[in-house]
Amino acid sequence: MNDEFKVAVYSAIGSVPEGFTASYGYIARLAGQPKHARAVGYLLKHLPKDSSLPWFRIVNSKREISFPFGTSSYQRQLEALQAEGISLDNGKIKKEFFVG
DNA sequence: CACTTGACGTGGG
DNA sequence: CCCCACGCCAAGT
Repeated sequence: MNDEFKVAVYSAIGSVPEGFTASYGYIARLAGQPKHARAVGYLLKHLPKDSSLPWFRIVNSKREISFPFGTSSYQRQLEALQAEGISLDNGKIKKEFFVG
């Protein structure tokens, strides 16, 4: 993967408005690489510790947090989302908070 | 090289 | 809605 793509992905993630979520695939599409949803996941996983990107606003296409339920990672993301008013319904982001 | 892994997505049944 | 096979692709081993 090239820097061009990384930058586009970071930019796309930064463009997701507060109070909303977007899918990995949607970010990949915005970055001009529709088939790179997984690469988006890779980049998020390896985000620099100091990054201020809203990583928690990215969920999978089923509108679920992409961490196994019950893990601390899952919990961290859930809390970050709820902190800005995004609520889930049976593990799924309510559609009114989801774009893409 | 050739496998394997993983914060993914989609179409079909 | 659930489950599954398959497609995809960067990194790691």
